Amino acid sequence: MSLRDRKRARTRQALVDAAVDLFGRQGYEATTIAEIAAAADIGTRTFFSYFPSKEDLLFPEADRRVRVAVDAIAGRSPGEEPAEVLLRALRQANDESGDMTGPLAALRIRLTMEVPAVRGRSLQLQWESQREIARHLAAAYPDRLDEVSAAALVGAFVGAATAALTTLLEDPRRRADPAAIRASLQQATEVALRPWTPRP
Amino acid sequence: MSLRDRKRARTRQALVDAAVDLFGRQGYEATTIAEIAAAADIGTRTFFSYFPSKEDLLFPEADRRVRVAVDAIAGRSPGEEPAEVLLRALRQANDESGDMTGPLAALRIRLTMEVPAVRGRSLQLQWESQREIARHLAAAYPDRLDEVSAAALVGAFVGAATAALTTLLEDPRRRADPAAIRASLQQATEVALRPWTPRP
DNA sequence: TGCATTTCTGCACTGAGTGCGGAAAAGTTC
DNA sequence: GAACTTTTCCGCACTCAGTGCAGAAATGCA
Repeated sequence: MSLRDRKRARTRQALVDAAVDLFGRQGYEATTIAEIAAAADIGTRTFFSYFPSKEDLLFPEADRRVRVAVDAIAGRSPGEEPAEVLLRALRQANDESGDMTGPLAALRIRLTMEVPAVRGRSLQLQWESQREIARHLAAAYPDRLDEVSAAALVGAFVGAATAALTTLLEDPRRRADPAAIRASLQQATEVALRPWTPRP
Repeated sequence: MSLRDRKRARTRQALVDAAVDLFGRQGYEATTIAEIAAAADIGTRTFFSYFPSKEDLLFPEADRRVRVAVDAIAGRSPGEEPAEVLLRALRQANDESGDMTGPLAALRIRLTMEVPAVRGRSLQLQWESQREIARHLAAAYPDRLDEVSAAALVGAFVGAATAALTTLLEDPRRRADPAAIRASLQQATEVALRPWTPRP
């Protein structure tokens, strides 16, 4: 990793840190990009070579989750069912791909609930992830899943999990501690999974 | 309906018409709100008392769909299962709540695919609808569905159907004629529904 | 050290969206 | 229809996100 790359990574992190701090103290909308850039000691114009928009500051590793999920699909075992693989992939993406617990994550959850622009960006990123995962899942089971079915399967899982989790996290008390978040996520996944599990 | 209301409705429609025309001819991003307002013969400032943003021009009846779905839930028959009611509600919302076929609908589909801002708004509106429907569904089955399960159920249906439909409509030929759109919608619903139907 | 390449950043600009206050229109009362 | 109230319109001035450009600065490389 060259000096350039290291410096760039440091600046990027400084921007995220500054944003978390400022958003937390004065609120999302009341914080301008100029302020964030100033706090990270770069020019306002330069900000946009690090993040395409203000919202993206809250999702600095959006692609890592997808990579983890895609890898999990690639590493499936021979007998595994599509729904099983998908579930494992989504679980792994949540566990492995970083902070569900840091201050950034907490802020992200709160702002996703409260600020329309953030929710919009969040939904859009989720949508893109979903599509990517569906493509890979379809490719992994060419004779069992066409593009449309794969999209529907992933859409159902992600849709159910997201809806359930959001409902759970509406309760501010639950948002307070990370253990509760993880438990909620677990519960949500199970609710989502129910129609696909063997029935009585 | 007073003169005021009629005039207001006419202006609103004129704005939508002007927007459809301009978006179609010069593209979404290349069209400014000032142009749309001018075409509808109102001041730029006044535009924002009709629509909160440029994106919302493409979703002028977003709330009607929700109303139809909620009414459908209210009109359930005694023995109906939650999933049945939900499916009927969503079907009805699509059939009854206006244009899946007009020029506005066609433009909306295209721009939802192509323009990030429009996709973001679309997802957000869908999300809100989903939540509202889930609330009513939970209220309709207080002893069978808690808030979280209702949210998960609705999320699964809507997520699956949306994903399937989007995948189908990625093909521009299908987007061309209304019959194909209806067929895609039908197919998407079936695919989404499959996990709930009896298995071999 | 000199040179090429990449990154930074100030400047000027566009366009979305808001607050305000006065003008215009519609509704109401007599 | 005049006088008056209420609602809507809309110009003005403003903030802020985001972009294009061009020169300055930093970095990589020989």
